[in-house]
Amino acid sequence: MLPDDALAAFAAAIADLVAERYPDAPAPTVAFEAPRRPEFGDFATNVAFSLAKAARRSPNDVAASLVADLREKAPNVAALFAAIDPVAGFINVRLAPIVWRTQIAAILRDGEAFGRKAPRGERISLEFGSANPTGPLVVVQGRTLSIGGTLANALRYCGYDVFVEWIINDHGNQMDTLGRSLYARYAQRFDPSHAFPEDGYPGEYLLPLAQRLAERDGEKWLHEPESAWLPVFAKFGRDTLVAEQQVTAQRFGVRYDLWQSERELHETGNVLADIAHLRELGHTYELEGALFFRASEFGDDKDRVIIRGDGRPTYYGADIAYHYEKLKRADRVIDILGPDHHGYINRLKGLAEALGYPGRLDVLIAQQITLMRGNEQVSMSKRAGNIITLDDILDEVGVDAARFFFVMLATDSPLTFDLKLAVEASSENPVYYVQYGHARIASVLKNADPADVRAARSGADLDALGEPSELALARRLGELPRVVQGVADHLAPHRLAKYARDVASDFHQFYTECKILTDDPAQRRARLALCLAAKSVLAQVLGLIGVSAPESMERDG
RNA sequence: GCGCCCGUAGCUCAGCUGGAUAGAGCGCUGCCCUCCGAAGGCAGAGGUCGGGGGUUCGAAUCCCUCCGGGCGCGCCA
Repeated sequence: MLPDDALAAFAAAIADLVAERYPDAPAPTVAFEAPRRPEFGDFATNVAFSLAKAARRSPNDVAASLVADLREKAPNVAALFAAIDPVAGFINVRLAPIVWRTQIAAILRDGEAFGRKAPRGERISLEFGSANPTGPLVVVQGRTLSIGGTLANALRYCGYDVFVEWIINDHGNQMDTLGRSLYARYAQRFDPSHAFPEDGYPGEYLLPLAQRLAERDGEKWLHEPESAWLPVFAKFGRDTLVAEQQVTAQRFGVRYDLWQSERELHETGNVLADIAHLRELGHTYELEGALFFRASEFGDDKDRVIIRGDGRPTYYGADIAYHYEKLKRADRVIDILGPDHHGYINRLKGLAEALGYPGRLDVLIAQQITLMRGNEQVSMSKRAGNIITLDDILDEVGVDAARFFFVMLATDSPLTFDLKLAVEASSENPVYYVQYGHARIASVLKNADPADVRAARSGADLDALGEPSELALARRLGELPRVVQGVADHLAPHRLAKYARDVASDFHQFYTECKILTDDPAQRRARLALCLAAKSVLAQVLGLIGVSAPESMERDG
């Protein structure tokens, strides 16, 4: 019997006993949690606390009598546990080793599919990364890509039908600014004194684009009016930069189902149509020639303009269209935005409510990042033009370290990213700690007799498992499905990074305390089986985070 | 001024929607390779969970208030 089933049986038995002994008390929920301290057992439940009042007895008395009853009236359930102790009102339980062996067998049997849920028919639209197509991706997008990519993987693991998308903000003034900036770089190739626009994008990344245009079209545009070259340069810049962003996102290991162009939403008439829908619902009004959305009635600070006095929709107007489209086609919509979008949480949630989909939209804000190199802060000033791109970071520390560091902290928490630390192959680096665990197992398996490994893989003889560090590791491995579900429920992907370190830690402890390749064949195979299970879970977790699980580590640091 | 987020060990951070003596990594002090990878393990020191009230059997967690830090408050995108 699997641990979860054993706990469920325990909970059911307790519920029966409560109904019998305290018929007047409301039916309690018997929940288990892993206690902080290992000596309190594998799991603990606090049912006795909630019963104490109705029973007019101390929680400890209630717990003690429930345990006594359980032993007497449900001996088959009690037999699944090595210990059931009422302590200070809690009921602490320790599962019998046989149950943990069943857990290991299940992990070996299911492999990659371990804990993975069947499709539950719920569609989730997940948007993140979305940047202006006016430059390369930078650190901020690195964090949202890491968080979003991991969350998408976790949600899929839990059986959700996830649709990952990106909105390209390719509409509005900034496209003209991009076009003029690019044109200036182009013109400067022929006349270095050509003025650069004051509000232009000064980054060097436009130089190669200007070169390509000069090679393609020669001097042709120097003699044309702005009305002729602006659309050409804006489109070329936009298309090229978006393509580069897509390459970077792919390099980072994030796959998108849709790159939605904002301009397209305007051109197809969706924006105006969806704004009209909002108007029909009565959530708008006209003032001084502009159309306002009654956002303040839905939790926002104030009402927002969605169509300007001159008839053009605002950015927020386009957002209405985009989110309405998403809400119509998905059961749930999640946006992951950058740190300068706090004001958007209420605005977007209010929008969802106004459109008739209250509570169907979640907004996550990925907090700010400070880049360090050792003790020195790395400047990321966009105005100065000396931007550090996401590609620069990937060149310096690699995809694995970047993905892990960016997702390691709670999304809400500001992040300091030390480039020097991330690239250091040292014990300070959590990425290596986890990967080393995987590589260490691979190394043991390489040293083992292949026949033993084959036998271990079948999960047939696990009876030799019983040491505390073996059972602790088994328990940890069994947590995977619960952990991923927690990530999905709380939209908290950083828990996976924490779990990866916990698994590695429990493995390293086991490795230190138990020799795997012993002379006793039964023990050897049992421990190899545990290694195989640990390797599988580690690979799975690292995969969810988007980090590779290496068979060996290079020893150069 | 209003709104959102944050404040936990010297540093960086967890704390699983209210549970037991508040945890981990780094740094510091010591120990552990005749053995499968020491990029590892063990032990120790280090805390008024920003302050103060409240809710209850029980609060780092929920509510109020104050202090401190970050971000946002365009008919820009």
